[in-house]
Amino acid sequence: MPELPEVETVRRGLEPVMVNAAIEKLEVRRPDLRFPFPPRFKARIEGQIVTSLGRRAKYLLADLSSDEVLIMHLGMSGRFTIHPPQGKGGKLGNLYHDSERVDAHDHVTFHLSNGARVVYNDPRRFGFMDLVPRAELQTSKHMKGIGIEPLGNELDDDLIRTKFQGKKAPLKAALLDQKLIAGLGNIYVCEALHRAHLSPKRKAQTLAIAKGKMSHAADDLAVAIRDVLSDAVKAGGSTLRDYAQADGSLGYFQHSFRVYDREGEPCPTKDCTGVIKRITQSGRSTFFCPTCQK
DNA sequence: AAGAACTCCTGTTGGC
DNA sequence: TGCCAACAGGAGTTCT
Repeated sequence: MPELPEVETVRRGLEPVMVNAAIEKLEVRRPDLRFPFPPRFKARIEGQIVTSLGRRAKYLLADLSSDEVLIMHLGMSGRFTIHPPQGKGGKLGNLYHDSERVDAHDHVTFHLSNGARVVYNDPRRFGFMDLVPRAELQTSKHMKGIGIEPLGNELDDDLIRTKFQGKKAPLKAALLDQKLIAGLGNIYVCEALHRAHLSPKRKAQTLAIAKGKMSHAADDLAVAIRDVLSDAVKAGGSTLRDYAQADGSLGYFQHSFRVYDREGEPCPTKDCTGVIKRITQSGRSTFFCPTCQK
C-alpha cells in the first residue's frame, strides 16, 4: 500500500487519536512481522504516553514518554484502523470501524487511555515495528542511510545532479532507491517520470550533465516529484483495492494517475498521441509513454 | 561496488 | 465453475 503520501495520510489520521494518549495495553498476536518484535516489546510500550507522531520517508515514528521511539513501517500491505470508544463515535462514528472482531491479520492492537483502539493489520507481513532510544534514532539501522525528504527544502536540480552522478542504473531504479531520495515507490516514480517527460529506462547519470539541451531534465524531475507527492498528500493518498485511511475514509489520488495501471490507454500529455506501455524493471511494473518520455 | 535477481508472505485477478 | 500463474503500494539479502 504505502508510499510517502499514504504514510503521511496515515500519520495525520492517527495523530489526533494517539498523541497525548497513554498506551495502556498492547496486544501482540505473533512473535514477528517481517522481523521479530524487539525484546520486551509489550513491557516497553505499555504505560507510555505518545508525545508526538512523526514521519520520515515511509516510516511512522511515535515518540514515547520513556524517551524511546516506536518505529513502524507498513511494508506492502500494512494498515492501521481506529476503533473509537464504544458509544462515543459521535458525529464521525459512521467513518470508523466499530467491530470488536479480530481479523487473522490483526497483528497488533494498541489500547489507549482515551478508550480508543488502534489496530495494525498486515496480511503479507512485510511491515515491521522496532523500538530505539530517542538519542539513537538517527544512527539506528532504519534511519541511517535514508535519503532526503522529497517534500523538504533540499530537493532541487542540483541535488538530483549530485545524487545521480555516475549512476548507470535506469531512472526508475534510482528513484526507487531510498538511500537517494526517500519516500517514492512504484506508483509515484512512474507518475513523476511521466510528469517530467523522462523515460524510466534512461540512465540516471544522464541527468547529471550541467549544460546542453537536457539541462532542464534534473529541474523538471525535481519539480515533478514534489508536485506529484504534494498533490497526492492533498488527496489523502491513493486507494487501491480496499485500502482505507485510519478513519475509514478513502484517498482519491488514484483517479489522478496519468500512467500507473493504465496500460493501453492514450497518453494524457497534451498533444501526445502515444499509448501507455507496461514494462518490467527491477522486477516491478513500470508504466510510461514511449512517445513523450525521453 | 554497483546493479540486478531473488526473497519474504498472503490475497486477488485474469486467462484457460 | 475451478485451477493456476502472474502480480500486488517494499526493501533486505545474495548473486554477478
